[in-house]
Amino acid sequence: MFDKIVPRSEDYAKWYTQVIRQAEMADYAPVRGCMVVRPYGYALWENVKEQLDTRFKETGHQNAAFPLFIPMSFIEKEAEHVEGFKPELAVVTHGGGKKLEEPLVVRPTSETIIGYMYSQWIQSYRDLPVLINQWANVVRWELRPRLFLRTMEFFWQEGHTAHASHEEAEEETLRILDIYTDFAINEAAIPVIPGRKSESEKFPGALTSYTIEAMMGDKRALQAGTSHDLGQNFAKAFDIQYLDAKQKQQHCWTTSWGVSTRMIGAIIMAHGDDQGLVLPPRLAPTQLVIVPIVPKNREDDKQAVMQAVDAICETLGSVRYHVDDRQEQSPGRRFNEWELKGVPLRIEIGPRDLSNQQVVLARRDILGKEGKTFVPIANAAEAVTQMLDTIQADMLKRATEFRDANTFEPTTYAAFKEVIENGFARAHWCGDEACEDKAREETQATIRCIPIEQPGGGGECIVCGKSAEDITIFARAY
RNA sequence: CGGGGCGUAGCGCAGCCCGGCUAGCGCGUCUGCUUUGGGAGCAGAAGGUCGGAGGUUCGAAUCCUCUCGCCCCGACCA
Repeated sequence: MFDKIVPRSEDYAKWYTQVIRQAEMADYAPVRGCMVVRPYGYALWENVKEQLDTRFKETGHQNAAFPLFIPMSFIEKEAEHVEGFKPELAVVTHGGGKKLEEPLVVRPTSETIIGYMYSQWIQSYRDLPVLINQWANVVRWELRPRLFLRTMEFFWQEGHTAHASHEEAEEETLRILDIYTDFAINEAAIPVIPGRKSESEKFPGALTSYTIEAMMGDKRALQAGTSHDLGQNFAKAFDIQYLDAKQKQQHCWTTSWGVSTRMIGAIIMAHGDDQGLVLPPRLAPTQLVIVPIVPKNREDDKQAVMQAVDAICETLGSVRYHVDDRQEQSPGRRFNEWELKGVPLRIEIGPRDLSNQQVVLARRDILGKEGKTFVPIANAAEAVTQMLDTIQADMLKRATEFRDANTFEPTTYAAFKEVIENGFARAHWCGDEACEDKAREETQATIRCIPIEQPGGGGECIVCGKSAEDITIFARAY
């Protein structure tokens, strides 16, 4: 199971798949395009869930569950929505041995069925806002699947809210974008860029889509979360109306937003190295692994080491730790396995340490001697807690420096074409879809987002040279 | 759907071009002994409808026809 993995520089796609499978995050399912999330991968997902769920609840959202099956006619009610999703629908035509009168779609996303329910639940401005989220699986018939990044079935949360005014809906959309940004940066240690999608990249049926965009280890971009201002498009398609205080019927303004198991892919690719995963301490299923080194033929040494391990464990409090005392595996083997699995911190403890009243603390993010420090046994717990914080901060710093070092600001189209091979390009864009298309055709780069944070002052469109208001992030994306 | 590659032991592969004895190798697994501060050593053992169907042949993993599946690159996408 634990073989050498191919270096990232040699074959990034292969590295990615090998890391996932060898670290036991996920496995291929017998059905093409589907994956099995294994316990280690799911534990990471559970931590992602918990962090996001807490933030949703703090901002007034509630969880609920809507059906997996959606009547085909629902999907067809919003024009852009059908067009966007029709090609990737899984459709149930038979049930109980009989052909169905109306085919059922396996949800690719739930705006339609939730919109339908909202139309029944919402009557008055007093019913608003409705703030609901669901944790669910969805299905999209993807042509080219990739573990975590694009599988036919994936897990996510999808929030769906309804509001009395556009201002409120916009506020909500941006509030969620803030939550996603905060989560990515402070929990996942991924320095994302929050921004707005171009018309061609926005969600089918949305007025405006917002995204957080991250840079992966191969300098490609990954959309790690989206938040959509749906305007009144779905409210009109599903007749979500309320009576306002002035006795007038109004359509609601709705939003939807989601983060999926793709986030796991982002964490893997943003931080991983040639030794395997590197997980951010705040999300890592196991934050600390303790590897006792005990000579077999010296029973008293062994007991002393294990006693010291027990004593340390008792002081660790809320640290998520694991003691790997498998004696049939050599210490080197155990070190390598936990490094592959990305456990942020390791304690090595053997007879040699005991006689010095110390343990070895080894950081996952800095391999080898460089990342090792000796700490007195008495201070072990404190040192662990501090070191986990340090690692978390350093990982964010490293990822930010990497992104910045690979983000360019070309001033000519020729320069743009060159730098886009090696990272992100920050450049002005006039807003014309023709320029967007041209850039995509000639460089494979797409507009990832128009960052919320703008330097202002405007400039010239990198493609056509006309005057342009906004700085835009171009990149090749997953 | 277009282009490329691959299906042989749990995993990774060789053998195929040029048909031939009992289908090999590495890793892993199991047993025993020795080992333990960076992927342990020795000895032994188990493990196969060669993706499937049909055909050619005295004889097929190998040649022919059909078929199923997967992976990678593109178009589409969280």
